[in-house]
Order: sequence, then C-alpha cells, then structure tokens
Amino acid sequence: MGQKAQAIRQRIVAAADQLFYQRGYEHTSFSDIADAVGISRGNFYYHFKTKDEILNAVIDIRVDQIQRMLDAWTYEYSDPQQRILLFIDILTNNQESIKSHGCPIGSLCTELAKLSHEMLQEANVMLAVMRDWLTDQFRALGMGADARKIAMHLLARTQGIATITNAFEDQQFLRQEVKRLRQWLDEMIAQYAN
Amino acid sequence: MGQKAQAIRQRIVAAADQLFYQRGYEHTSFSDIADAVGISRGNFYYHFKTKDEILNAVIDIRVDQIQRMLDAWTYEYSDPQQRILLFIDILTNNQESIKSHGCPIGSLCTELAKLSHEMLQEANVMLAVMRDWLTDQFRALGMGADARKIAMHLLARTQGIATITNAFEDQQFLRQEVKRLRQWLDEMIAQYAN
DNA sequence: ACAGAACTAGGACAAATGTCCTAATATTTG
DNA sequence: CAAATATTAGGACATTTGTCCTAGTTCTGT
Repeated sequence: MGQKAQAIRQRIVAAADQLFYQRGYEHTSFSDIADAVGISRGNFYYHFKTKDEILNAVIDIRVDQIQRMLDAWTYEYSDPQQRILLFIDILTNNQESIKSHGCPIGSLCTELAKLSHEMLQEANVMLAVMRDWLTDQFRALGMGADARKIAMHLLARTQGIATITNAFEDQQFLRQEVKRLRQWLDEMIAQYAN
Repeated sequence: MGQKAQAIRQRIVAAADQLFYQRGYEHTSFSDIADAVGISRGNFYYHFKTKDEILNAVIDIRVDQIQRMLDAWTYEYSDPQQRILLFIDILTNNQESIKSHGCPIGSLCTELAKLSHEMLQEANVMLAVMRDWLTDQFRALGMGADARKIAMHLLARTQGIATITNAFEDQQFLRQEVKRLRQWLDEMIAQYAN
C-alpha cells in the first residue's frame, strides 16, 4: 500500500467514524461512506475488504484518539481533580452532538450488543481506556481500593446523561446533570480527604 | 377486524416487542417476526401495512405496560420510598437481559435517534411516564420543586447502569451500582427530611 | 520512455429487504 | 345452506445491501 492509499484509507476511516456516530453502524452503507469520501463504491474493495474491517479501523482510531487526549491531560495538568473535571466537561463541550446522536462510544456499544457482534469486545476498550485513566486519578485522590468502582460509577453517569439528553433532545438536562456531577466530585473528594 | 385478527395482532406485537429488544428495530425483519409468530410473511400485510406501524404498536403496549406497572405499585404500596425502591429493583430483577440487551427503553430511543426516526417522540414517552411517576414519589418525600430534577437524575442513573452493564457484559457492576443507588436514595431522603 | 505496481470506475452477483397483489381458504352472518 | 366477509399463503416487485471481478488508468522507479 502506497502513500496515496494510506491517505485515502484515513479519509475513509474518518468519514466512517462520523457516519457511524450520526447514523449508526448498520444503517451506514458502503455507498454512504464512498459518497462522503468521493470515491466509487466498487473501488472501496481495494481499501477495505469487509464492513467489519472498517468498523475495526474506526474503533482503533477512536481508542487511539481517546488515549492521546487522556495522555495530553495527564501531561498538561498535575491536579487529579482538575483532570477529572476536564473529563466531565466533555459532556458540556459536546452537548449539541450528544443531543442529536448521543455518546459515540456508548451508542456504538449498544448497537453492537444488539447485533451480537463480536467486535463489542473491541469497542468497549474505548470505555476501558477511560475507566483505567479515571481510576488512576481517583487513586491519586486517595480513594485507594474504591478508585476503580468510583471510576466505573462516573463512566455510567456520563453514559446515562448522554442517553437521556439524546432521548429527550434536551441539552438543558445535560447542563443540570453536569452541575450535579461536579458537586458529587467535590463531596467525594472531601469525604476521602479525612 | 374480527377476533382472530385481534389475537394474531397481539401475538405479532408481542413477538416484535421481544425481537426489537433483542436485535434492535432495524435489524429485525418482517420475516423474523413472521417466523416467530408462525405466519407467512405475505400475510403480514393484512395485519400491519408498514414496519413503522408495528413499531408504533410496540411502543404503545410498552407505554401501557409501564403505566399499569406503576399504577399497581402506587396502589399496593403507600410509602414513596418503598415505591422508588421497587423502581430501582427493576435493574436487579432484569440483570441477565440487561447484560445481554441493555435497557429496552433506552436502547430503542438510542436507535431511533440514530435513524432520525420521527417516532423517537413517541418512544421517549416511555421514559416520560416513569419520570412523572418518580416525580410524584419524590414530591411526596418533600422534595418539592426539586422532585422533577431528581426524578430525571434517577432515570439517567438507571440508563447509565444499563448501558455499561451491557457494554461490559458485567452483571457484577449492575449489582454494585444498585447498592450505590439505594444509598443515594437514603441520603437524599435524609437530606430533605430536615 | 517503459515495465510493474498502485489505484480506480463501473458494474455483476446473490441475498435480503419492505411493500404489495392475488387467488384460495376459513369463518361468520343472513 | 349460501352469501358475504375475514384471514391466509405464496409469490411478485423494485430497491438496496455487502461482496467481488475485471478492465482500464495513474503513478513510481529505472
């Protein structure tokens, strides 16, 4: 595979990434992606043999993007609380798209579970990466053995907020829950500070 | 429409209800439902003209079932806290299916949002019915103007738990979060008891 | 300039989909 | 019993799907 194919491949994955988020995996066809990229449908086969292969590539770059984002936060901020607040702010920063399409990660996992698709195992790595990073932060805040459970709790809270915001198409709810989440974090930290 | 058609119609809706939950709406075909009911695919048209019509019927009976369940709880128990605990216990009582297929309500709303399906508006009535009932309970516990927001919060918590339980296929997580939810309810009530 | 590799367009293919028609069979009603 | 109505099975229909092939074009290194 030469440079050109590499570039096309990236454009395909980027287009698929967006379309899978907006329309769902199954509801996005080869034609949709080919149209978005501007290549013929037949030519698709040269770059990706199967639809699953595209899904795999999309999940891979998503995991990579998440990991890089978290690494950057770890590098730029030293205060764990500050870092967790950045995580919570993902919701606020993406409230429009969450309202329209939910959480890109959670909704993909939900769909793959319905399809009994084996790649759910790869998809939930996206969540696992965040869980582990959050666990580190909570541990640094002195929550020791509870850190992982608290991280999972926060993960679930964000998923719930995204689902309800999406179902009711209500950004106002998202903002109100983010406030609650911030308050919860404060209380949690205070509680473990003793 | 005679009695026989009425009965078949109910069986179709029941089968569609289950299949939509297990496989998702779009991923369930006319054939799937027809096979499950034991009628020919062509005959389907006599009972339902379009797929949307089946979806509508499924949502209707789900709303009805939810409403009847909540009414029964209101009738059988007088303590609002007890009633809310019954709501929370939905999670525990359905942990196997939630692990495999998520929340039937939340996952349907998520799918319909992806399909840009107008019937999302009807689907989220399922959530709205629970929200309103929960609001009544929290109000009865003295939470006044906050009752509705607290009800929405609980709704989101359950959705998040279902999504994560499903994504990680982890019932253990569900149980641990239910405990947290019970504890939260206790604290909430204590807080407003003053 | 030229050979080989990289890349592309267009369409073929079977399978599945939602929708719809029709002719036949049950069931109800007068 | 007979006529009208309700219900059914089977298949037609066009469309879309993922997959795959082939013949052509563009690029790259020599």
